[in-house]
Amino acid sequence: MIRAMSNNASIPALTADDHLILVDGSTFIFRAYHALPPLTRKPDGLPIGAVSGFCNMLWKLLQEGLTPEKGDEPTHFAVIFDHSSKTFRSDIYPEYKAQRPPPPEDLIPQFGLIREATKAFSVHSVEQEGFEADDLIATYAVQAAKMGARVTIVSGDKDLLQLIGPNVGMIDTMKNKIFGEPEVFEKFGVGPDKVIEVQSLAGDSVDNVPGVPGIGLKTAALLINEYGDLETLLSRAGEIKQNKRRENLIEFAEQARISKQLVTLKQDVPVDVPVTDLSVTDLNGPKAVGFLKAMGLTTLTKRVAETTGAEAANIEADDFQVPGWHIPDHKGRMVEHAAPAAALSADSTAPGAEPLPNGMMVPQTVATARAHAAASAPIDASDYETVTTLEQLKSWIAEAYEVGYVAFDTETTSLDAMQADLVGLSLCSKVGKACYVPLAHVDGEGDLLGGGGLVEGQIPMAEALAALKPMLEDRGVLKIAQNLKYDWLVMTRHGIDISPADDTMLLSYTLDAGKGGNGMDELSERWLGHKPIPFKEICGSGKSMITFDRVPIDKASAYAAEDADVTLRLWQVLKPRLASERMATVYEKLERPMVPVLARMEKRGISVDRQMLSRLSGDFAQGMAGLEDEIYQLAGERFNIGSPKQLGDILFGKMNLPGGKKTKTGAWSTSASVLDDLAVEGHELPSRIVSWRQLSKLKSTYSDALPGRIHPDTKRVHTSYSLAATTTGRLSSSEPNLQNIPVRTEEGRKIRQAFVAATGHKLISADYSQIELRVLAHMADIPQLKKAFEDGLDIHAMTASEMFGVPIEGMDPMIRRQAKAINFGIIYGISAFGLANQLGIGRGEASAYIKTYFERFPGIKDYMEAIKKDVHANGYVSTIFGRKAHYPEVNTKNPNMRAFYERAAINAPIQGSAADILRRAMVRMEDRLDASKLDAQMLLQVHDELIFEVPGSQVDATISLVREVMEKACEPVLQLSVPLQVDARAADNWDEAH
DNA sequence: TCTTGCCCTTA
DNA sequence: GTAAGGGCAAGAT
Repeated sequence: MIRAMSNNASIPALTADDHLILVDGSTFIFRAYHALPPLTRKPDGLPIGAVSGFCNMLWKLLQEGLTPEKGDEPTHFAVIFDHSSKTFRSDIYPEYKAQRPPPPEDLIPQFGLIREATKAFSVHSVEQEGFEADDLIATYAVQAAKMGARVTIVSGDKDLLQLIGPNVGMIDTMKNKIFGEPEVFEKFGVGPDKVIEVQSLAGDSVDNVPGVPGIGLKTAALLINEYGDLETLLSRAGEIKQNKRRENLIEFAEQARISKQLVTLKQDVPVDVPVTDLSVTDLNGPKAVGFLKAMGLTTLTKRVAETTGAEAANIEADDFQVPGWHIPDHKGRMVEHAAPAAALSADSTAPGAEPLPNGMMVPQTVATARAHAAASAPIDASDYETVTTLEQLKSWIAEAYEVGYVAFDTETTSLDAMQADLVGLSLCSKVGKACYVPLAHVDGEGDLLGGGGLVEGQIPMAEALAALKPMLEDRGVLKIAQNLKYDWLVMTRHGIDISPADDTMLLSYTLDAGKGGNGMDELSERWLGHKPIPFKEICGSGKSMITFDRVPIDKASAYAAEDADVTLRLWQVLKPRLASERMATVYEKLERPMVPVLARMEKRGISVDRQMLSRLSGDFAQGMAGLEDEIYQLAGERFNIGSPKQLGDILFGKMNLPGGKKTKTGAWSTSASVLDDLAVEGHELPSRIVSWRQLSKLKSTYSDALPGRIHPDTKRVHTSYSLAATTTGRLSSSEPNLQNIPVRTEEGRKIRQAFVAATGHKLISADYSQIELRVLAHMADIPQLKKAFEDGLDIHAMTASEMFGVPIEGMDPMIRRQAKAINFGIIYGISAFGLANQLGIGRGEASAYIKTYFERFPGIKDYMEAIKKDVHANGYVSTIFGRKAHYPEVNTKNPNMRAFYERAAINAPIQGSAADILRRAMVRMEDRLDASKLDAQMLLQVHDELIFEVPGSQVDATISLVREVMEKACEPVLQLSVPLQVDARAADNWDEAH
């Protein structure tokens, strides 16, 4: 589509006085869509968020160019769009950009509207068959620069940075960031002329450019700086010292050359519209106003009308009946109109863009303006302050009261909150203005004898905390932390209960679970484009690592104040998204209230019997020694039994046993399933190995390791729960992991017996029975399953009966076992391959079982298909309480990966809804126990189980209350269509209670 | 000394 | 077939 306003014949070339602005249209649409809150046209809900952002950006650029100063306005201007997915690059490399998800549903109608917008603003828009927008931009930019004109590319796409030069600049309007040669160097470690060399080595996962394995940006820049360019490097690859690197460069040389072709922009596209034709034409005021009115963009309508002298009141809104969107007919019924081909064709070409913070568009709300400020104000330390007097501290506290919120971060001596001593803390209420309050820094020079004395110029800890406590506990000041649970635990040990509070890690997790990590450094790079000072740079790592109290105060201050500043900025970027993406309830009901609940559980810890574990270690060692003798005998030599490599060589090399499988790296697999198969064949050695491994695992991971986790003061074991580690909403437990304590085998349960109640107390274990199958029955709406749970039937027996037509009474246990495996398979997103593996049957037989199952329970099949459709369309799936699990790669062309993500997406709502239910129970539990005057304490959570410690006299009352809270956890907002059943028991140790 | 692969523990 | 964390051996640095 071309919009040439002028006549070819008499077009003068561009000169040094000209300024050409090239807008990367497709990328802009995606980024505006993600960065801006969803905005819809009043009468019919037509989504126009991206259109609005686009119009505002166009208007600003046309009026001002890049700066408000006169003379910066463009003389030439064009918006460049992608045309179709088929380009010369997909011919070279079919996987190129192949994993891109389709655009969100409410973005699709906006593609067409944005093309309309270019017309309304009398702006040239260019797209050309077979070429990406980037190639057209490259061609125009090079042509204009040759004529001496100034060129500005408006894009956030790093692939365009190779075009930067004396006459060519780039601006990312979404981030308000200008790119010149220094920025390119910062990003790629080389100048613009070498960018493609680096890219062809490092590859790009976003565009599926393969590059060379094991080489990232850093290494690529290093190599290019040494060798000059890709070809020289490849021809001299043999000189590389590092073995792996050399081999990869040689092996993947061709792949690197293909990558180079992919990333090299075509600068000689035979353009249909010559660059000289792109001159700016006068804005037709009434035309623009008509369009803007139709979109319902009142602010911009007014502004354009004022500037152009158009009389807005007299101009009729354009008549936009946009096909492809639900528009009410004359009776108000929603009617779906077919989407126009143009709108849909855009979908396959439009790059999937990460959501980015709002840029320079007119803000829709104050919140997005704040987000913009947070993301775009450069981070520098000049407004960071080290607080050394109480007066100074009080003025920072006053500012927190005044502003109403404060980012807060503690610095301590340990990553383990239970062992961490407070060293200092940082505050920040205004972006860019942060402070560090050192409290316990010691002289780092001296070792054990000298030094270790408190450094001068620090406020006494007690005085500082006394001054801070009222503010940290004040309802009127919102505290903002990254990983709040940690700071909450540190402060509660100083008698301060932080409240109310937000956690940026949980905000990110709520909004973006599955899209990547939620740690501060990662979030800062993702949202602020800023890499915070690494902890390693301050404290070092490994053996030479020092504790934070030994860091010089000036260094500590720069690091800590930056953390508070970054935390505040992240909060300003993420918090507004909660409302606009309708995730506020999930955050407020399922995430934030978990912080103090888990913190208290961690603080309480659980008692383990050290002697018992020590005895077990001895027993295990003895058992292992006996097995080792037999193993060496059978093998005919001594070797490291713990080495899968050595074991594989013995079994499949030396002894030449059959049935050897290979791992993905080509080594012999010695997994338990392989060894079991060999044992069944009657081979002695494999069965001994399996037994040895079992004991070895129990000893090293549990009986040896757990005593080392007993806290010196509390004498109990304190795990750490992560609220933001899983995609589905489950918790995870680490250091030590108390969610994988053995239970399956007799020997293993002895470990569990070492988890004991305090004197005079009992442990209560309360677990949901079959919660995931119940959730599935509810969500997929399966009558037979619901009925079976209603009637309290054995669900696996019922499944077997339904599938194989056998009566439940007197059922063959093997039949039931198969049905049970199928039920689990369903929850895991079943595949014939997996089921066959699990049951040790053929793939065909497994397929037949699955087919039968789907015939008997057609609702399950429907449910699975619906989920798959959902995840492919949206990139995420949701639990019954609205939690989202994202699968950004689900549209990959790789069939295995695709199937994997589909299974994960099928499982996520089931596993995640169950996790939500237990979270709801946990959030309520403490208040309910208090209200009933019960002293029971919640100690552990293991996905569908809660462990309590309770005085012996209150066991019965506690069990019935716990059961009630857990069984009614969905209420009142949701009435599950199946009953939840909780089994609970009390005993002196965890094994017997379970 | 740090990272990766393998194997094993749980729900 | 889903979701996690951790110990050890071996290889890369």
